[in-house]
Amino acid sequence: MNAKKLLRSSHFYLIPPIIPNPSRRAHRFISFLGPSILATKTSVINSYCERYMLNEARQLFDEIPERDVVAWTAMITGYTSCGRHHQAWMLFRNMTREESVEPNSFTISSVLKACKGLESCPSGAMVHGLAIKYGLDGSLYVENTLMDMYATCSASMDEACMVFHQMHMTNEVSWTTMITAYTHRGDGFSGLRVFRHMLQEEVELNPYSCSIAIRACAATGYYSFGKQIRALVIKYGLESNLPIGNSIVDMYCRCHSLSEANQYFLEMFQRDLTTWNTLIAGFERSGSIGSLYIFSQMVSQGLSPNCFTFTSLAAACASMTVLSSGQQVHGGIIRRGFERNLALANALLDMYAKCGNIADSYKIFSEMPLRDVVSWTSMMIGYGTHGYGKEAIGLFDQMVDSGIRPDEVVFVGVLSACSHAGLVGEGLKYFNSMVTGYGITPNQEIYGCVVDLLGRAGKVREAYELIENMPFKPDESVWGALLGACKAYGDSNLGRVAAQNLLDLRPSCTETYVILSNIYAADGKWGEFAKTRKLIRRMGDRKEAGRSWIEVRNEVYTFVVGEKVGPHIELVYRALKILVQQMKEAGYVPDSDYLLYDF
DNA sequence: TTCAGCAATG
Repeated sequence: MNAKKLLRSSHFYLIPPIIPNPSRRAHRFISFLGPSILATKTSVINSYCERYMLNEARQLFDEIPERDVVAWTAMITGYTSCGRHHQAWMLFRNMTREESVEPNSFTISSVLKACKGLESCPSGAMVHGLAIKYGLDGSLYVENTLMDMYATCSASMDEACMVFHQMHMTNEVSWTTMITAYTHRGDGFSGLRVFRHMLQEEVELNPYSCSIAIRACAATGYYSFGKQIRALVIKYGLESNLPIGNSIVDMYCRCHSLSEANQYFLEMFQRDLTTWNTLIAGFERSGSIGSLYIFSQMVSQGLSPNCFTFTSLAAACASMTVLSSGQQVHGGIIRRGFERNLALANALLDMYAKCGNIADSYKIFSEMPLRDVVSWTSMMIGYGTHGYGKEAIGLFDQMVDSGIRPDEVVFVGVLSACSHAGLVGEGLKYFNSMVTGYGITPNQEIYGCVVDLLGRAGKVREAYELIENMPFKPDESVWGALLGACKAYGDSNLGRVAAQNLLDLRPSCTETYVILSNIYAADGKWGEFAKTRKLIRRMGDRKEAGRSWIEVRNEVYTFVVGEKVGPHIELVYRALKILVQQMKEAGYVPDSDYLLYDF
């Protein structure tokens, strides 16, 4: 039945909410109706909002002479459910401040969702205050949305926990909200603690809490608990629930069990696009080329890729440095009009940078309508690895100017860019600004970068002093950076200290012994060199051979030192000979210090 | 109230 027929129907006043397709004529008709049918108009507002026709809904709302709290709430809820949080908030303020309409529990929970969307804790706290004032804070519905708002907007979980502990009655939604909040904040262990508590309290198990608990297992790597939850899922007959199944696939992938993930995937009763995307992303994270095969299977089954699929594909092309495949992925994205998706654009610009095409990487970056911290970091690291240290630093400053707060990863990016470009002073300036300007405590990785920065510039002693003054025990990354610097500058005394510390942390690492023996050899300490070599021989372990690869005409060729098999290998060696000859003619003197002693 | 994607030095 269309709107016209519906409006002509004598039953119209009895069945107002079902309007399949409200038209402008219908709107004009409704506007003629008097204030006596306020409830009808409110229902029509709801119908408009359900169909994302917010302008029509608002026009009708504005035309109502005496609006009650239900009409206000319908409009606020409409805005919130369509993601127009700011408009929902403004309308709520209008309602309470100017029109002095008293909110009910529906209004409060709806506007709390808007506060959550705006990530505005002060607004949420104000609504909390109003809820107390009007005695609505005892409603389970209000309490659950309050908890969700605080958990999303506040820096800590304190407020959400306080609401939760003060509740006289909780339901499965309250518990699930708490588990979700912890898990989404990256504290999966606390999420699982709440889930365990929920089981002890014998709260009814539902698909929501199960899937988020499995997600928490995936995030923490708590594989055994994940398997226990899977058993519970079977016991309660929830196996056919798709989000649960998808979470299980994700958990197997993140717990490094791709074969189990694949097996479970094949056994699933039903799969959706998320299932496929989960498996593709899982294989991609593990660096498996399988991600591309799974994608082709997905397409052959008639499924259409979305932004999530393409993001994983772009990341796969980046880690495998296959530019032509990456370009095909880019083409697919343009054809489907997904270019404006932020995470996808970030993945693409990273792909181009990793595949050596920094110009296209910057093109994507410059054309992005919106950038987040990941966009800036990816571009910065791209510039840094291509030798554009100054440009990388420039991006850092621009990023800060644009109002984005740097995180640890940004500092790793800017420090490594400084390190490669020999910008020691600049790098130290950024390092010092971390605590003073941004309140970020440097972690092991950051210290490793600064040690590398100093070490590459020949300031090996300063690097060691920095390590000695670190506020925590240095880990492998820090000592590894120092050992690298000692190798580059032939400092055998500090090299021994670095190697010893590294070996204390990982005693069976042959590579450390190899580097140390080379440092001794370069420093002419042949006695120490012989001793270290003997140790390596006794360990009987060989260093893993480095492998290079190149993509030529859609084929990837790999090479290992000394390899004599494979297609066109004679041609490769002939070309290499010519190149070496040309390098010598150009005046290149090879650094053969380590050539004799390497394995 | 649940499930899928993007950045890290040595």
